[in-house]
Amino acid sequence: MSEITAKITPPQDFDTLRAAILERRGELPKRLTQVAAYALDHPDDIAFGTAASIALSADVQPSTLVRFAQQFGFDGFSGLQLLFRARLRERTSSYEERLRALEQDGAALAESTTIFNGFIAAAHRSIDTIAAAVEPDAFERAVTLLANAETIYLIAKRRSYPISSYMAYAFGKLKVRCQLVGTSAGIDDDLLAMATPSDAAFAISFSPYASESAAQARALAARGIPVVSLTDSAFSPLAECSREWFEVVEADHAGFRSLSASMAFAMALTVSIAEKRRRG
Amino acid sequence: MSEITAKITPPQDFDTLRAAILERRGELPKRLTQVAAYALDHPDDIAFGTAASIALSADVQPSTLVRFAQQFGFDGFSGLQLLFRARLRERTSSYEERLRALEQDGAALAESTTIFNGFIAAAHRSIDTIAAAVEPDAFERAVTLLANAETIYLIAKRRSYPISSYMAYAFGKLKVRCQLVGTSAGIDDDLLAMATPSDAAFAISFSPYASESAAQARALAARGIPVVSLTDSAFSPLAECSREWFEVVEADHAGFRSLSASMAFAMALTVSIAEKRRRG
DNA sequence: CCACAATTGGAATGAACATTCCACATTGAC
DNA sequence: GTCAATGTGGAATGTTCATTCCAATTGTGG
Repeated sequence: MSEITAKITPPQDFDTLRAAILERRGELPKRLTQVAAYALDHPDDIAFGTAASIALSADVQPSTLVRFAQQFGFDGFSGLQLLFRARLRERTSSYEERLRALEQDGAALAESTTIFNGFIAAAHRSIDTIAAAVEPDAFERAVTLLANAETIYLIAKRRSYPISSYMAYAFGKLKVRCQLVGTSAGIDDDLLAMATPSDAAFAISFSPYASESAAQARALAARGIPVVSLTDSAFSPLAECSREWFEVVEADHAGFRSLSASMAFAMALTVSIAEKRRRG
Repeated sequence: MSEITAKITPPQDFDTLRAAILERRGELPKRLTQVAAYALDHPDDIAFGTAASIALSADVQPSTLVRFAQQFGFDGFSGLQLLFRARLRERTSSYEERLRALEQDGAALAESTTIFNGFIAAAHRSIDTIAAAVEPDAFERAVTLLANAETIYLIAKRRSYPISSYMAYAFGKLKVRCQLVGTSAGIDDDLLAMATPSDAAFAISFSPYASESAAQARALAARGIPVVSLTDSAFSPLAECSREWFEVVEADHAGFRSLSASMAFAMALTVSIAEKRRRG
């Protein structure tokens, strides 16, 4: 009767696994060492490949990969691969570790604390996402477009209204003429009727889209007034009638989204426009 | 005999595919449009998931995913999935490059890019700061206080108004009665005169403080109505008349502050209050 | 040199998977 | 209202895959 192989629990995150691999590197048999080296050198390949393709690249047998994973407590290769995939997903935000740490002892905390931490984490992720998603060239073009306008019309309803109202406040301070559309019902269309092609509009709309905003943006675009927009999906009706459009996907916590990333974007746009005017 | 379906060559990279999807989004049938929207909104899920799991998330059949891919010239779903995986590989590297560029000198970049990166960085810092500054116990007390109120009065002017307007929007969705103060001039004091000690108020004010907000908060506190406040300094006139108060110091870029951290805080507070009410 | 254990290669297996196919539903034309 | 065409759901299919198992090989202590 041989010894019982102790069923150790596998690492829960990539960094722990990485540490475990490094620690046991010396004591592993030849082929497993080979796998260890390959895994640490080509983590992306592990994440995407199949056992067969990885085995080929690492010059071992697929079964060796399974044995390797089992050495570290996983059921099989697939379990280990999950960590490599998670790493790739989360690489953009270094706050994931922290979030996980927060979630682990989440049971002991008050619910409000859990919600608070959730929104903090979501805000971080949102900002990382928008930082990666906004192309500098497109941003520069949008700034130029709006800086050249006589009056900037800010179109936003409902969930996006707070953003435009803050932009209106900041534009006021910066002495940039703008007109907030959507503030009091009724006069919006009259206001927009006064816009000319030497003006410009900035429209914001998130799903579920306010049809009014889309209609107003379309109407302006049809009259030759350039429209720049901020939205949360390429499918937004705003995207198709905009000269430039930006996508911001606010991470959500429990289905609710804050406007953290949108706010940062809005301020960057506002200040950039004012700065461009001041210089030019 | 029907027409021969033209064997078009599939897109070779993600951006081309994305453009193709956007271009044809209008002419696609219902379920395929659904897939298109899901694919562009959740590209990471497409990259990692299996046809079955993705189909579940997107609320379609696996076969629909295959048909979708075939619409764009791929043999099947797997071919399309490869592009999503490639994107993920490249994105992480390009994001890292961007961070590196951000850390280096911004001289070569357009000014708007520098400003944008500045606000992104400021938003990150702000959120870190507020995460550390808010005490869980105080937050829980504030939530309890406001959850027990019949009507929540939201007091905010100028720079803090966008936050309260978003809270009002969210409270409306969550069926929590609230009253936004400061929306139209004149009637504010009449509104506040109706508040009773079974109500509560949430006041927001940043330097330079709107004296009106402080006066209103003081008046409410004097009449026994509990006030919770969010401000940017312990010396804020709001702090002294509040049962609970929180400090959020938004990091600034070139003297301008976004509201990223405040927004995250506001949403956490709003959702926590609604959740507490729902539970009992 | 032998016995024994540890390690490895590779075929066998069964599960998971993408894909195909067909019946049914929906849409639009006449 | 009827019919054709297109779109859709879900079961059937054949493939790919991870995993297991066992024989072969290598290493090791006596």
